[in-house]
Amino acid sequence: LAGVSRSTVSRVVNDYPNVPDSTKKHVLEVIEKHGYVPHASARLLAGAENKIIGLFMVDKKRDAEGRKVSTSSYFSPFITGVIDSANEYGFRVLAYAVCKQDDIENVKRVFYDKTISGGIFIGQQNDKDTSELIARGYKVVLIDKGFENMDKKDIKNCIIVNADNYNGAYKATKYLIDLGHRKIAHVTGHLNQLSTIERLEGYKKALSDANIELDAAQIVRGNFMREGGYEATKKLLLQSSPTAIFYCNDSMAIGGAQAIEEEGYTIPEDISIIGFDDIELSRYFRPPLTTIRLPLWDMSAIAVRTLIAAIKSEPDFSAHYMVPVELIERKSCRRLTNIGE
Amino acid sequence: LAGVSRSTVSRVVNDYPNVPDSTKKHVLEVIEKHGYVPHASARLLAGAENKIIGLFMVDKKRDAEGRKVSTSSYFSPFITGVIDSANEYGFRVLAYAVCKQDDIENVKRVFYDKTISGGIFIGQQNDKDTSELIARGYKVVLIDKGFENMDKKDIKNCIIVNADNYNGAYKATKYLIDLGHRKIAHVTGHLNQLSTIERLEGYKKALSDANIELDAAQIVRGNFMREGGYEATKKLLLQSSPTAIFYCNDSMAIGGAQAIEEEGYTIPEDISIIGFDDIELSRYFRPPLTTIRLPLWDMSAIAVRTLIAAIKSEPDFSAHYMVPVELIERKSCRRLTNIGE
DNA sequence: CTGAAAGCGCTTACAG
DNA sequence: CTGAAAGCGCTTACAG
Repeated sequence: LAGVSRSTVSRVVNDYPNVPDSTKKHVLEVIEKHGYVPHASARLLAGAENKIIGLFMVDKKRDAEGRKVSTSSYFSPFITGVIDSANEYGFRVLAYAVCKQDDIENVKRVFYDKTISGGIFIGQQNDKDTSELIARGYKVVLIDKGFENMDKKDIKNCIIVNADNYNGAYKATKYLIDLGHRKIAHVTGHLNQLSTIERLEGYKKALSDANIELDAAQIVRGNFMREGGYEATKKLLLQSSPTAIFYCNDSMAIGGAQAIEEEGYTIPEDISIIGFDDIELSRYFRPPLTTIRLPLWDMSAIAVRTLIAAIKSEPDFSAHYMVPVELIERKSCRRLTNIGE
Repeated sequence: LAGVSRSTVSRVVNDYPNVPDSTKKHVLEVIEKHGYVPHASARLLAGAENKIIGLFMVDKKRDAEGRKVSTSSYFSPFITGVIDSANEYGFRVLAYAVCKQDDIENVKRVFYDKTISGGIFIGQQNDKDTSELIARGYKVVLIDKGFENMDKKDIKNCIIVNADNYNGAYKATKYLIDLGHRKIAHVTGHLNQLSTIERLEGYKKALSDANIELDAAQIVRGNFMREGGYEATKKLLLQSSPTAIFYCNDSMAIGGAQAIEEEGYTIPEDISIIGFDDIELSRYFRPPLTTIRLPLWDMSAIAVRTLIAAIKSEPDFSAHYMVPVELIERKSCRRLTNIGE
């Protein structure tokens, strides 16, 4: 009541139409003068819309000291992307790194106590937890999440944003084939993750389209991590002699490169390698890593936009996006000439 | 009022002492059964303590498409560190990436409208903005922030966490000297940033301690970015012939490495290089970059702990931390033998 | 166009 | 130990 009225102030602050410009201006001046800022909690409690979304990076791994560290390189562009987009819509973002089961309880609480009005999950999350959230009607978007293990009902009630892993893997493998390679190995990610399966399928399809027979000895399990790529490559080199290796992600390609060099081969002269994701490191790796770029930034923008739309209009907000993917040609693959082969 | 009383519930939820175990247990059961979760805003409004802190990454740069991208590699470990620590104290973190002036207005609003009860700033922020926040009594921690330009009053009312840049630079330079180098160049960061100045001073001191005369031609200005390191190195190589270069950060060292190789030199045979920060890339760079590790994770833990302590006990919370720094020896420096020199 | 009133869902002294 | 009451600072129909 700093001059004029009271609920009028509310109308001004919320920019309602039925306020004449004169009073509006006056109120605004008084507000400015006194440095008045409405109390966020009070607004929320009284029914204003909650403009906070959650960003949950789930990563079960930790480094030796128990720090949540591996999270960084892959998630990083996604994080800033989400924050950036959300801010543009006037939304704030509450960030969480979830590692242990305890963390996920905190995540749920943030939904339940209405601190946030929706959330984005990236990483390998537990189905049961997100499923509970979805079942309760919370707005949830899942990044790089498969459907096969999901409840039908859940799929219909959440937003899913995926990269086009299948075509990316196809492109990568095709690229190697076009370069003249025939003995093309593949190191997979975690077999329980959608992207792993899709990338494996794309690889197989490219091979079969080129009439190259699939050789089980050329496929080795990895785990998305540097060490996994290293181990898998050591194993691979023992049981077969590929001229090219397609890794399910860049981290493993980089780990694999070390194994390749330790075995006395050079890249790309002896063995060509190609990754997936295009993490920052790949550009600066020696040799610079040819890879498939994951448009994490675009994915973050889509996730945020769709989530906010869902928050604003209650019913029926399910959606499924497939974001296209791009081959980034660098220096880790070479053309096979007949002389060499 | 789901069975027993009402304000008793509040007492149970908030774990007050004056509740007998029997009623407590009963209430808890009912809560569990009905899946009751207190509304966060209502609690806040009614006076509960606000357990949200802000994390503000300020970075004025953007990439070609206007994305806030450069933020990632340096901040990344700090971000997860802050989230992690905060969660451990039962705090939530609201993350912001601030680039444009508009963003900083949003940041201020988050303080004013009491969404958060304190905030951590990392990056090159505008003094005026943080100063305003500090003057109004908000709890603020500043990372890698100098005092010289700051208001005395501000310094006394905020928390500052710095790395020991001076000794780090001293160690780096000393290391080069011990390796037999005498012509040691230095590429600086932004001259208006504390870390730049301190690192420059450490460099100078190590030189003078070793009775090596300072050569102005050996010092070139950079800007903390890859391209800056590249440009600075080109310039440097034109005007002098160092056997070693100490870069004010890793990004510039990596940019500089490219320039060095383009000029026909190899690292470390012809020129040794050493960086500062130990970003993730440095380990995987070829040759692996010798550098000074910035304990960002420790710094984040200190920042969070101190901030939360400040939030819990109002008065007089100013503090200044200097976190020690460590030399990470890798393969980008070589010992100078008399033959070569 | 603009007040007065009720109410959002809690917490916190205050009595009992 | 535990109710009843007031109040946190807003917004939103409801009258005028």
